[in-house]
Amino acid sequence: MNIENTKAQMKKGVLEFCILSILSNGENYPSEIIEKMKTAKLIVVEGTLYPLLMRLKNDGLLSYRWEESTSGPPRKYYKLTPVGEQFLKELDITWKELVEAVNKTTNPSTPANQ
Amino acid sequence: MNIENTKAQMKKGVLEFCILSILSNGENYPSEIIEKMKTAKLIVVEGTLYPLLMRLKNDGLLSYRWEESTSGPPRKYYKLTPVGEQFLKELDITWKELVEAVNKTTNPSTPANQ
DNA sequence: TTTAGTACTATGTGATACAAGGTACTACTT
DNA sequence: AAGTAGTACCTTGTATCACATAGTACTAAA
Repeated sequence: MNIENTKAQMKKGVLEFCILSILSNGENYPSEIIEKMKTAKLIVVEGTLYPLLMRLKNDGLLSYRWEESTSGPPRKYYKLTPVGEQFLKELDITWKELVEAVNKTTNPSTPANQ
Repeated sequence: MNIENTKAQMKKGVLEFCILSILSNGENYPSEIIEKMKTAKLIVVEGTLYPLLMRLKNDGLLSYRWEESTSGPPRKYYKLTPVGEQFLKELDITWKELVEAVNKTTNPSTPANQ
C-alpha cells in the first residue's frame, strides 16, 4: 500500500471526464491531449489514453478524422459527438456530486446545509 | 457505457480516503461507517467495505477491538493507527491535488494561478 | 540504407467496486 | 425448545480500468 497506487486508483473514471472536457473545446489528437493533461498535472501515458479513446469512440461518444502531418505519420483528430456532449454534462454533475460527498465525509465539522 | 459504471470508477481510491477520514474522528464499526457514507451520498455495500477494512488493517493503517452488542453479534470497532493518521494526511493532499487538476482540465478558462 | 522522431496499436498484470451467497450471534414468539 | 427476524461479519467470482511493455508504421535527415 502506497500513495502512488492510491493516486492511480483515484484517477479511475476521472480521466474519461477530463478527456471529454478537453475535446469539448475543440478537436485534438492524442499527443495534444497528453500534453494538456500534463499541464494540469494529470500525467497520462499512451498505454492508458489510446485504449480509452478507442472505448469512447466505440461507445459513440467520440468520432475522429485522419489528417496528414508534415512531421510524421497522420494523426487522428478526435471530437465529441452529440451523445458525447450529453454524456459530458452528466459526468460534470457526477463529478461535482462526488466532490461534495467526499468533502462532507472528510469535513463533517462544516456541513453544507442544515 | 453508462453513468453508474463511471460513478463506480470515480469512487476507486476515494473510498479509502473517506473511510480513514471517518475513523479519524473516532472508533466505528462497519455498519456505522456505511451509514455515515450513505448520509454523505456515498453508497457503499458490505462486499466493498469489509475487504477494504481488512486490507487497511493488514497494511497497518487500522486496528480494531471486539465489543459485545446488546442487539446482536459482537462488533469490530476500527480506529486509525499512527501510520494510518500519517497516510490520511498524504491522502488529503493527494485528493486536493486531484480536484485541482480536474478543475484545471475542465475549466481551462479560469486558471488557478499564472 | 540507416537512424531518429512521431504517432498509433496490442497484450498482459494488478487493483478494486460490487453482486451474490454464506456463517453466526441475539431476541422474540409460539 | 424450536422457529423466525434482525444484526453483523466474511468469502468468492466478475467486470472494469490504469499502466507497463512491446510492437507497427510513417516521415525526414544523415
